[in-house]
Amino acid sequence: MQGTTGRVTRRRVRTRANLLRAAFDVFAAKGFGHVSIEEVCEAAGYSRGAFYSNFSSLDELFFALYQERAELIAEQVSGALAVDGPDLDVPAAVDRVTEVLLLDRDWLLVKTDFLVHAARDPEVARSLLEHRARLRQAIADRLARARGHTALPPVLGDTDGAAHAVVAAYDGVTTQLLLDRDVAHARAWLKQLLTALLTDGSGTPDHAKN
Amino acid sequence: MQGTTGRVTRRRVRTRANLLRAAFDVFAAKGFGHVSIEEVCEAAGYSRGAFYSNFSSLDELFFALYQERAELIAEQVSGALAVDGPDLDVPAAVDRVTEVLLLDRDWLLVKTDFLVHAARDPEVARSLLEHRARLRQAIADRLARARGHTALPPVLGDTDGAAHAVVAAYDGVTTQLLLDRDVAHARAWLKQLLTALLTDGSGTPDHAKN
DNA sequence: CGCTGTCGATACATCGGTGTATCGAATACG
DNA sequence: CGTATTCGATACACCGATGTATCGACAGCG
Repeated sequence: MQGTTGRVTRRRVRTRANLLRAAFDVFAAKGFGHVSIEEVCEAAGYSRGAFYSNFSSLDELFFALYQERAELIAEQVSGALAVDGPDLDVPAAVDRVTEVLLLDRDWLLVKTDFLVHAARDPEVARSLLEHRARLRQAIADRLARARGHTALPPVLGDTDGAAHAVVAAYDGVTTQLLLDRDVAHARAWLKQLLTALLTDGSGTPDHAKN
Repeated sequence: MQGTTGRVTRRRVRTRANLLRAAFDVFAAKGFGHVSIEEVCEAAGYSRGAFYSNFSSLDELFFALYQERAELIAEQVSGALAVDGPDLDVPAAVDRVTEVLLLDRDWLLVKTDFLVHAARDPEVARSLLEHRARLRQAIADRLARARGHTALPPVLGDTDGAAHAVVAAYDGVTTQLLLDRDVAHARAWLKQLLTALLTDGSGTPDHAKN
Protein backbone atom coordinates (compact mmCIF):
# COMPACT_ATOMS: atom_id res chain seq x y z
CA MET A 1 0.00 0.00 0.00
CA GLN A 2 1.24 3.45 -0.78
CA GLY A 3 1.40 6.07 1.96
CA THR A 4 -1.00 8.97 2.22
CA THR A 5 -0.74 10.05 -1.41
CA GLY A 6 2.51 8.59 -2.65
CA ARG A 7 3.50 8.09 -6.22
CA VAL A 8 0.60 7.91 -8.63
CA THR A 9 1.41 4.78 -10.54
CA ARG A 10 0.22 3.67 -13.93
CA ARG A 11 0.93 -0.02 -14.22
CA ARG A 12 -0.69 -0.53 -10.87
CA VAL A 13 -4.12 0.38 -12.19
CA ARG A 14 -3.49 -1.86 -15.18
CA THR A 15 -2.68 -4.89 -13.09
CA ARG A 16 -5.56 -4.21 -10.80
CA ALA A 17 -7.92 -4.06 -13.75
CA ASN A 18 -6.41 -7.23 -15.19
CA LEU A 19 -6.86 -9.04 -11.92
CA LEU A 20 -10.48 -7.96 -11.71
CA ARG A 21 -11.21 -9.00 -15.27
CA ALA A 22 -9.62 -12.41 -14.83
CA ALA A 23 -11.33 -12.86 -11.48
CA PHE A 24 -14.70 -12.31 -13.11
CA ASP A 25 -14.13 -15.19 -15.50
CA VAL A 26 -12.85 -17.50 -12.81
CA PHE A 27 -15.68 -16.68 -10.44
CA ALA A 28 -18.24 -17.18 -13.17
CA ALA A 29 -16.77 -20.54 -14.05
CA LYS A 30 -16.19 -22.00 -10.62
CA GLY A 31 -18.14 -19.90 -8.20
CA PHE A 32 -16.84 -17.87 -5.32
CA GLY A 33 -15.94 -20.28 -2.56
CA HIS A 34 -14.39 -22.72 -4.98
CA VAL A 35 -11.79 -20.29 -6.20
CA SER A 36 -8.32 -19.82 -4.83
CA ILE A 37 -6.21 -16.70 -4.98
CA GLU A 38 -3.69 -18.62 -7.00
CA GLU A 39 -6.24 -19.48 -9.67
CA VAL A 40 -7.13 -15.84 -10.13
CA CYS A 41 -3.49 -14.86 -10.37
CA GLU A 42 -2.75 -17.57 -12.86
CA ALA A 43 -5.70 -16.59 -15.02
CA ALA A 44 -4.56 -12.98 -14.98
CA GLY A 45 -0.94 -13.89 -15.66
CA TYR A 46 0.41 -12.50 -12.40
CA SER A 47 2.00 -13.88 -9.32
CA ARG A 48 0.49 -13.86 -5.85
CA GLY A 49 2.76 -10.98 -4.99
CA ALA A 50 0.76 -8.79 -7.35
CA PHE A 51 -2.46 -9.87 -5.76
CA TYR A 52 -1.45 -9.11 -2.20
CA SER A 53 -0.10 -5.81 -3.36
CA ASN A 54 -3.55 -4.80 -4.62
CA PHE A 55 -5.98 -6.63 -2.37
CA SER A 56 -5.78 -8.07 1.08
CA SER A 57 -8.20 -10.93 0.63
CA LEU A 58 -10.42 -12.69 -1.90
CA ASP A 59 -13.44 -11.15 -0.24
CA GLU A 60 -12.12 -7.69 -0.88
CA LEU A 61 -11.51 -8.43 -4.55
CA PHE A 62 -14.92 -10.01 -4.90
CA PHE A 63 -16.57 -6.98 -3.41
CA ALA A 64 -14.68 -4.58 -5.65
CA LEU A 65 -15.54 -6.70 -8.65
CA TYR A 66 -19.22 -6.68 -7.86
CA GLN A 67 -19.30 -2.96 -7.21
CA GLU A 68 -17.69 -2.21 -10.54
CA ARG A 69 -20.00 -4.36 -12.64
CA ALA A 70 -23.13 -3.44 -10.72
CA GLU A 71 -22.45 0.23 -11.29
CA LEU A 72 -22.11 -0.47 -14.98
CA ILE A 73 -25.40 -2.32 -15.15
CA ALA A 74 -27.17 0.39 -13.21
CA GLU A 75 -26.03 2.96 -15.73
CA GLN A 76 -27.22 0.83 -18.62
CA VAL A 77 -30.62 0.41 -17.05
CA SER A 78 -30.92 4.10 -16.37
CA GLY A 79 -29.99 4.69 -19.98
CA ALA A 80 -32.60 2.28 -21.23
CA LEU A 81 -35.21 4.00 -19.10
CA ALA A 82 -34.30 7.49 -20.21
CA VAL A 83 -34.76 6.93 -23.91
CA ASP A 84 -38.39 7.93 -24.12
CA GLY A 85 -39.52 11.48 -23.81
CA PRO A 86 -41.69 12.54 -20.89
CA ASP A 87 -44.25 9.96 -21.92
CA LEU A 88 -43.50 6.33 -21.28
CA ASP A 89 -44.11 3.57 -23.74
CA VAL A 90 -44.34 0.71 -21.29
CA PRO A 91 -43.88 -2.23 -23.67
CA ALA A 92 -40.96 -0.57 -25.42
CA ALA A 93 -39.25 0.31 -22.17
CA VAL A 94 -39.83 -3.22 -20.87
CA ASP A 95 -38.18 -4.54 -23.99
CA ARG A 96 -35.11 -2.40 -23.64
CA VAL A 97 -34.62 -3.03 -19.95
CA THR A 98 -35.13 -6.74 -20.39
CA GLU A 99 -32.39 -6.88 -22.99
CA VAL A 100 -29.96 -5.20 -20.65
CA LEU A 101 -30.80 -7.21 -17.57
CA LEU A 102 -30.70 -10.67 -19.08
CA LEU A 103 -27.73 -10.16 -21.32
CA ASP A 104 -24.94 -12.15 -19.78
CA ARG A 105 -25.25 -15.45 -17.98
CA ASP A 106 -21.82 -15.06 -16.42
CA TRP A 107 -22.91 -11.90 -14.76
CA LEU A 108 -25.99 -13.58 -13.36
CA LEU A 109 -23.82 -16.30 -11.92
CA VAL A 110 -21.49 -13.86 -10.24
CA LYS A 111 -24.40 -11.76 -9.07
CA THR A 112 -26.08 -14.74 -7.44
CA ASP A 113 -22.85 -15.78 -5.83
CA PHE A 114 -22.63 -12.32 -4.42
CA LEU A 115 -26.18 -12.54 -3.15
CA VAL A 116 -25.40 -15.73 -1.30
CA HIS A 117 -22.32 -14.07 0.07
CA ALA A 118 -24.24 -11.00 1.18
CA ALA A 119 -26.96 -13.09 2.78
CA ARG A 120 -24.43 -14.18 5.39
CA ASP A 121 -22.67 -10.88 5.95
CA PRO A 122 -24.88 -7.99 7.12
CA GLU A 123 -22.28 -5.44 6.10
CA VAL A 124 -22.21 -6.67 2.52
CA ALA A 125 -25.97 -7.09 2.57
CA ARG A 126 -26.45 -3.43 3.41
CA SER A 127 -24.35 -2.41 0.46
CA LEU A 128 -26.26 -4.68 -1.88
CA LEU A 129 -29.60 -3.49 -0.56
CA GLU A 130 -28.59 0.08 -1.21
CA HIS A 131 -27.65 -0.72 -4.75
CA ARG A 132 -30.96 -2.46 -5.32
CA ALA A 133 -32.79 0.46 -3.78
CA ARG A 134 -31.13 2.87 -6.20
CA LEU A 135 -32.15 0.75 -9.16
CA ARG A 136 -35.68 0.44 -7.87
CA GLN A 137 -35.87 4.14 -7.33
CA ALA A 138 -34.90 4.77 -10.93
CA ILE A 139 -37.73 2.53 -12.03
CA ALA A 140 -40.22 4.08 -9.65
CA ASP A 141 -39.30 7.55 -10.83
CA ARG A 142 -39.76 6.55 -14.42
CA LEU A 143 -43.13 5.03 -13.68
CA ALA A 144 -44.20 8.08 -11.74
CA ARG A 145 -43.30 10.35 -14.64
CA ALA A 146 -45.64 8.31 -16.80
CA ARG A 147 -48.52 8.22 -14.35
CA GLY A 148 -51.75 9.42 -15.81
CA HIS A 149 -50.72 8.43 -19.29
CA THR A 150 -50.55 4.73 -18.61
CA ALA A 151 -52.69 3.52 -15.78
CA LEU A 152 -51.08 1.09 -13.39
CA PRO A 153 -53.14 -1.70 -11.91
CA PRO A 154 -53.90 -0.63 -8.36
CA VAL A 155 -53.17 -4.01 -6.84
CA LEU A 156 -49.53 -3.21 -6.30
CA GLY A 157 -50.01 0.09 -4.56
CA ASP A 158 -48.03 3.14 -5.58
CA THR A 159 -45.28 3.33 -8.15
CA ASP A 160 -42.84 2.21 -5.48
CA GLY A 161 -44.77 -0.98 -5.02
CA ALA A 162 -44.77 -1.50 -8.75
CA ALA A 163 -41.00 -1.04 -8.85
CA HIS A 164 -40.67 -3.63 -6.12
CA ALA A 165 -42.70 -6.01 -8.21
CA VAL A 166 -40.52 -5.40 -11.22
CA VAL A 167 -37.40 -6.27 -9.28
CA ALA A 168 -39.02 -9.36 -7.82
CA ALA A 169 -40.01 -10.52 -11.28
CA TYR A 170 -36.47 -9.96 -12.50
CA ASP A 171 -35.03 -11.97 -9.63
CA GLY A 172 -37.53 -14.74 -10.17
CA VAL A 173 -36.81 -15.07 -13.86
CA THR A 174 -33.09 -14.97 -13.15
CA THR A 175 -33.43 -18.05 -10.98
CA GLN A 176 -35.12 -19.99 -13.72
CA LEU A 177 -32.62 -18.83 -16.31
CA LEU A 178 -29.69 -19.97 -14.20
CA LEU A 179 -31.11 -23.46 -14.36
CA ASP A 180 -32.41 -23.87 -17.89
CA ARG A 181 -29.89 -21.59 -19.65
CA ASP A 182 -32.51 -20.47 -22.13
CA VAL A 183 -31.89 -16.76 -22.47
CA ALA A 184 -34.42 -16.19 -25.23
CA HIS A 185 -37.16 -17.88 -23.29
CA ALA A 186 -36.25 -16.01 -20.14
CA ARG A 187 -36.44 -12.68 -21.93
CA ALA A 188 -39.82 -13.45 -23.40
CA TRP A 189 -41.10 -14.65 -20.08
CA LEU A 190 -39.81 -11.61 -18.23
CA LYS A 191 -41.41 -9.28 -20.75
CA GLN A 192 -44.68 -11.06 -20.38
CA LEU A 193 -44.49 -10.99 -16.62
CA LEU A 194 -43.63 -7.32 -16.49
CA THR A 195 -46.38 -6.48 -18.92
CA ALA A 196 -48.81 -8.42 -16.79
CA LEU A 197 -47.71 -6.50 -13.74
CA LEU A 198 -47.58 -3.04 -15.22
CA THR A 199 -50.57 -2.91 -17.50
CA ASP A 200 -54.15 -3.47 -16.70
CA GLY A 201 -55.09 -6.41 -18.79
CA SER A 202 -53.74 -6.75 -22.31
CA GLY A 203 -50.89 -9.02 -23.16
CA THR A 204 -49.98 -11.70 -25.64
CA PRO A 205 -49.39 -14.83 -23.61
CA ASP A 206 -47.01 -17.41 -24.88
CA HIS A 207 -46.77 -21.04 -23.98
CA ALA A 208 -44.55 -21.77 -21.04
CA LYS A 209 -42.12 -24.59 -21.29
CA ASN A 210 -40.20 -26.85 -18.98
CA MET B 1 -19.84 -49.33 1.31
CA GLN B 2 -21.54 -52.64 1.97
CA GLY B 3 -21.66 -55.29 -0.72
CA THR B 4 -24.75 -56.06 -2.74
CA THR B 5 -27.16 -56.33 0.16
CA GLY B 6 -25.05 -57.08 3.18
CA ARG B 7 -26.05 -56.70 6.78
CA VAL B 8 -28.92 -54.29 7.32
CA THR B 9 -27.45 -52.08 9.99
CA ARG B 10 -29.24 -49.80 12.39
CA ARG B 11 -26.65 -47.41 13.73
CA ARG B 12 -25.58 -46.69 10.19
CA VAL B 13 -28.84 -44.96 9.34
CA ARG B 14 -28.60 -43.08 12.62
CA THR B 15 -25.16 -41.72 11.90
CA ARG B 16 -26.11 -40.89 8.36
CA ALA B 17 -29.10 -38.94 9.59
CA ASN B 18 -26.99 -37.20 12.20
CA LEU B 19 -24.43 -36.22 9.62
CA LEU B 20 -27.13 -34.79 7.37
CA ARG B 21 -28.73 -32.84 10.18
CA ALA B 22 -25.44 -31.36 11.31
CA ALA B 23 -24.45 -30.61 7.74
CA PHE B 24 -27.61 -28.60 7.27
CA ASP B 25 -26.71 -26.29 10.14
CA VAL B 26 -23.13 -25.90 9.03
CA PHE B 27 -24.09 -25.23 5.42
CA ALA B 28 -26.69 -22.69 6.49
CA ALA B 29 -24.18 -20.90 8.67
CA LYS B 30 -21.15 -20.84 6.41
CA GLY B 31 -22.36 -21.69 2.97
CA PHE B 32 -21.39 -24.60 0.80
CA GLY B 33 -17.95 -23.92 -0.53
CA HIS B 34 -16.76 -22.56 2.78
CA VAL B 35 -17.38 -25.78 4.62
CA SER B 36 -14.91 -28.60 5.15
CA ILE B 37 -15.72 -32.21 5.72
CA GLU B 38 -14.08 -31.95 9.10
CA GLU B 39 -16.39 -29.19 10.19
CA VAL B 40 -19.43 -31.28 9.37
CA CYS B 41 -18.03 -34.26 11.24
CA GLU B 42 -17.16 -32.18 14.26
CA ALA B 43 -20.63 -30.63 14.33
CA ALA B 44 -22.19 -34.08 14.15
CA GLY B 45 -19.88 -35.53 16.75
CA TYR B 46 -18.26 -38.06 14.45
CA SER B 47 -14.88 -38.65 12.97
CA ARG B 48 -14.00 -38.42 9.33
CA GLY B 49 -14.02 -42.17 9.15
CA ALA B 50 -17.77 -42.09 9.65
CA PHE B 51 -18.17 -39.56 6.89
CA TYR B 52 -16.22 -41.48 4.29
CA SER B 53 -18.08 -44.60 5.27
CA ASN B 54 -21.39 -42.95 4.35
CA PHE B 55 -20.52 -40.48 1.59
CA SER B 56 -17.73 -40.20 -0.87
CA SER B 57 -17.60 -36.43 -1.16
CA LEU B 58 -19.08 -33.23 0.17
CA ASP B 59 -20.99 -32.82 -3.07
CA GLU B 60 -22.70 -36.13 -2.57
CA LEU B 61 -23.75 -35.22 0.95
CA PHE B 62 -24.96 -31.81 -0.17
CA PHE B 63 -27.07 -33.36 -2.88
CA ALA B 64 -28.58 -35.92 -0.53
CA LEU B 65 -29.30 -33.18 1.96
CA TYR B 66 -31.09 -31.05 -0.58
CA GLN B 67 -33.13 -33.95 -1.91
CA GLU B 68 -34.35 -34.85 1.55
CA ARG B 69 -35.44 -31.37 2.55
CA ALA B 70 -36.88 -30.48 -0.82
CA GLU B 71 -39.08 -33.55 -0.72
CA LEU B 72 -40.30 -32.50 2.68
CA ILE B 73 -41.18 -29.01 1.53
CA ALA B 74 -42.92 -30.33 -1.55
CA GLU B 75 -45.14 -32.49 0.62
CA GLN B 76 -45.98 -29.56 2.87
CA VAL B 77 -46.93 -27.43 -0.10
CA SER B 78 -49.08 -30.16 -1.56
CA GLY B 79 -50.72 -30.48 1.81
CA ALA B 80 -51.41 -26.78 2.02
CA LEU B 81 -52.94 -26.86 -1.44
CA ALA B 82 -55.13 -29.84 -0.74
CA VAL B 83 -56.92 -28.39 2.27
CA ASP B 84 -59.82 -26.84 0.40
CA GLY B 85 -62.53 -28.89 -1.18
CA PRO B 86 -62.99 -28.94 -4.91
CA ASP B 87 -63.42 -25.18 -4.85
CA LEU B 88 -60.39 -23.04 -4.28
CA ASP B 89 -60.30 -20.07 -1.97
CA VAL B 90 -57.40 -18.26 -3.57
CA PRO B 91 -56.49 -15.84 -0.78
CA ALA B 92 -56.68 -18.57 1.85
CA ALA B 93 -54.57 -20.94 -0.18
CA VAL B 94 -52.07 -18.19 -0.85
CA ASP B 95 -51.84 -17.58 2.87
CA ARG B 96 -51.19 -21.20 3.70
CA VAL B 97 -48.62 -21.75 0.99
CA THR B 98 -46.82 -18.56 1.85
CA GLU B 99 -46.45 -19.64 5.45
CA VAL B 100 -44.88 -22.91 4.37
CA LEU B 101 -42.55 -21.47 1.78
CA LEU B 102 -41.09 -18.61 3.78
CA LEU B 103 -40.79 -20.42 7.06
CA ASP B 104 -37.12 -20.97 7.61
CA ARG B 105 -34.35 -18.66 6.59
CA ASP B 106 -31.77 -21.40 6.96
CA TRP B 107 -33.55 -23.43 4.36
CA LEU B 108 -33.61 -20.52 1.97
CA LEU B 109 -29.87 -20.12 2.42
CA VAL B 110 -29.17 -23.75 1.69
CA LYS B 111 -31.61 -23.74 -1.18
CA THR B 112 -29.92 -20.77 -2.80
CA ASP B 113 -26.53 -22.32 -2.29
CA PHE B 114 -27.85 -25.34 -4.05
CA LEU B 115 -29.17 -23.22 -6.88
CA VAL B 116 -25.77 -21.66 -7.39
CA HIS B 117 -24.28 -25.12 -7.30
CA ALA B 118 -26.77 -26.45 -9.84
CA ALA B 119 -26.27 -23.49 -12.13
CA ARG B 120 -22.76 -24.76 -12.79
CA ASP B 121 -23.50 -28.46 -13.04
CA PRO B 122 -26.00 -29.51 -15.71
CA GLU B 123 -26.57 -32.85 -14.04
CA VAL B 124 -27.58 -31.24 -10.78
CA ALA B 125 -29.52 -28.60 -12.65
CA ARG B 126 -31.66 -31.23 -14.32
CA SER B 127 -32.56 -32.72 -10.99
CA LEU B 128 -33.46 -29.34 -9.56
CA LEU B 129 -35.50 -28.42 -12.61
CA GLU B 130 -37.48 -31.61 -12.25
CA HIS B 131 -38.22 -30.89 -8.65
CA ARG B 132 -39.37 -27.39 -9.52
CA ALA B 133 -41.50 -28.77 -12.32
CA ARG B 134 -43.24 -31.13 -9.94
CA LEU B 135 -44.03 -28.32 -7.56
CA ARG B 136 -45.26 -26.12 -10.38
CA GLN B 137 -47.43 -28.92 -11.64
CA ALA B 138 -49.07 -29.27 -8.26
CA ILE B 139 -49.90 -25.58 -8.34
CA ALA B 140 -51.16 -25.69 -11.90
CA ASP B 141 -53.37 -28.66 -11.13
CA ARG B 142 -54.83 -26.91 -8.16
CA LEU B 143 -55.50 -23.79 -10.19
CA ALA B 144 -57.08 -25.82 -12.95
CA ARG B 145 -59.41 -27.50 -10.53
CA ALA B 146 -60.63 -24.07 -9.50
CA ARG B 147 -61.00 -22.70 -13.00
CA GLY B 148 -64.42 -21.30 -13.67
CA HIS B 149 -65.00 -20.51 -10.03
CA THR B 150 -62.25 -17.96 -9.75
CA ALA B 151 -61.32 -16.25 -12.97
CA LEU B 152 -57.62 -15.90 -13.70
CA PRO B 153 -56.34 -12.81 -15.42
CA PRO B 154 -55.69 -13.82 -19.00
CA VAL B 155 -52.35 -12.04 -19.23
CA LEU B 156 -50.41 -15.00 -17.99
CA GLY B 157 -51.88 -17.56 -20.33
CA ASP B 158 -53.12 -20.89 -19.09
CA THR B 159 -52.91 -22.27 -15.59
CA ASP B 160 -49.43 -23.47 -16.36
CA GLY B 161 -48.33 -19.94 -17.08
CA ALA B 162 -49.91 -18.81 -13.85
CA ALA B 163 -48.02 -21.50 -11.95
CA HIS B 164 -44.82 -20.30 -13.56
CA ALA B 165 -45.59 -16.81 -12.36
CA VAL B 166 -46.22 -18.04 -8.84
CA VAL B 167 -42.84 -19.71 -8.72
CA ALA B 168 -41.12 -16.65 -10.13
CA ALA B 169 -42.74 -14.47 -7.51
CA TYR B 170 -41.62 -16.85 -4.82
CA ASP B 171 -38.05 -16.80 -6.08
CA GLY B 172 -38.08 -13.04 -6.34
CA VAL B 173 -39.32 -12.51 -2.82
CA THR B 174 -36.81 -15.05 -1.55
CA THR B 175 -33.99 -12.95 -2.92
CA GLN B 176 -35.17 -9.88 -1.11
CA LEU B 177 -35.74 -11.82 2.10
CA LEU B 178 -32.22 -13.20 2.06
CA LEU B 179 -30.96 -9.65 2.16
CA ASP B 180 -33.27 -7.82 4.54
CA ARG B 181 -34.10 -10.76 6.85
CA ASP B 182 -37.60 -9.47 7.37
CA VAL B 183 -39.74 -12.58 7.23
CA ALA B 184 -42.99 -10.88 8.14
CA HIS B 185 -42.57 -8.30 5.45
CA ALA B 186 -41.60 -10.90 2.90
CA ARG B 187 -44.70 -12.94 3.65
CA ALA B 188 -46.97 -9.94 3.32
CA TRP B 189 -45.27 -8.91 0.13
CA LEU B 190 -45.48 -12.37 -1.38
CA LYS B 191 -49.15 -12.64 -0.55
CA GLN B 192 -49.79 -9.31 -2.17
CA LEU B 193 -47.81 -10.24 -5.24
CA LEU B 194 -49.54 -13.59 -5.64
CA THR B 195 -52.92 -12.01 -5.19
CA ALA B 196 -52.07 -9.46 -7.83
CA LEU B 197 -51.06 -12.22 -10.21
CA LEU B 198 -53.90 -14.61 -9.57
CA THR B 199 -56.92 -12.37 -9.20
CA ASP B 200 -58.26 -9.89 -11.61
CA GLY B 201 -58.04 -6.67 -9.74
CA SER B 202 -58.84 -6.56 -6.04
CA GLY B 203 -56.15 -6.47 -3.42
CA THR B 204 -55.22 -4.52 -0.34
CA PRO B 205 -51.90 -2.92 -1.12
CA ASP B 206 -49.51 -2.20 1.68
CA HIS B 207 -46.67 0.23 1.75
CA ALA B 208 -43.42 -1.20 0.55
CA LYS B 209 -40.31 -0.52 2.55
CA ASN B 210 -36.59 -0.53 2.00
C1' DC C 1 -23.61 -66.88 23.91
C1' DG C 2 -20.28 -66.81 20.38
C1' DC C 3 -18.91 -65.56 15.94
C1' DT C 4 -18.66 -63.02 11.68
C1' DG C 5 -18.87 -59.08 9.15
C1' DT C 6 -19.70 -54.11 9.24
C1' DC C 7 -19.02 -49.50 11.16
C1' DG C 8 -16.40 -45.89 12.44
C1' DA C 9 -12.11 -44.03 15.15
C1' DT C 10 -7.21 -43.25 14.77
C1' DA C 11 -2.91 -42.54 12.49
C1' DC C 12 -0.37 -41.32 8.48
C1' DA C 13 1.30 -39.37 4.17
C1' DT C 14 0.41 -35.78 1.11
C1' DC C 15 -1.00 -31.80 -1.16
C1' DG C 16 -2.54 -27.26 -2.14
C1' DG C 17 -3.27 -22.83 -0.51
C1' DT C 18 -1.95 -18.94 2.49
C1' DG C 19 0.61 -15.05 4.08
C1' DT C 20 5.09 -12.88 4.65
C1' DA C 21 9.68 -11.44 3.81
C1' DT C 22 13.02 -10.24 0.52
C1' DC C 23 14.84 -8.54 -3.68
C1' DG C 24 15.24 -7.18 -8.52
C1' DA C 25 12.94 -4.37 -12.00
C1' DA C 26 9.99 -0.94 -13.67
C1' DT C 27 8.44 3.91 -13.22
C1' DA C 28 7.42 8.57 -11.82
C1' DC C 29 9.72 12.76 -10.63
C1' DG C 30 13.25 16.26 -10.29
C1' DC D 1 19.05 11.33 -17.35
C1' DG D 2 19.59 9.79 -12.76
C1' DT D 3 17.55 8.12 -8.73
C1' DA D 4 14.30 7.29 -5.12
C1' DT D 5 10.39 4.66 -4.55
C1' DT D 6 6.86 1.58 -5.65
C1' DC D 7 5.39 -2.73 -7.80
C1' DG D 8 5.34 -7.37 -8.30
C1' DA D 9 8.09 -11.99 -8.68
C1' DT D 10 10.34 -15.52 -6.00
C1' DA D 11 11.25 -18.23 -1.96
C1' DC D 12 9.93 -19.93 2.42
C1' DA D 13 7.47 -21.65 6.47
C1' DC D 14 3.07 -23.03 7.87
C1' DC D 15 -1.16 -24.86 8.40
C1' DG D 16 -5.50 -27.21 7.40
C1' DA D 17 -7.85 -30.34 4.76
C1' DT D 18 -7.95 -34.60 2.16
C1' DG D 19 -8.06 -39.52 1.35
C1' DT D 20 -6.44 -44.02 2.72
C1' DA D 21 -5.06 -47.84 5.44
C1' DT D 22 -5.49 -50.17 9.61
C1' DC D 23 -7.67 -51.83 13.63
C1' DG D 24 -10.72 -52.11 17.57
C1' DA D 25 -15.67 -52.18 18.78
C1' DC D 26 -20.21 -53.06 18.00
C1' DA D 27 -24.41 -55.22 16.09
C1' DG D 28 -26.90 -58.84 13.94
C1' DC D 29 -27.45 -63.73 13.25
C1' DG D 30 -27.18 -68.51 14.27
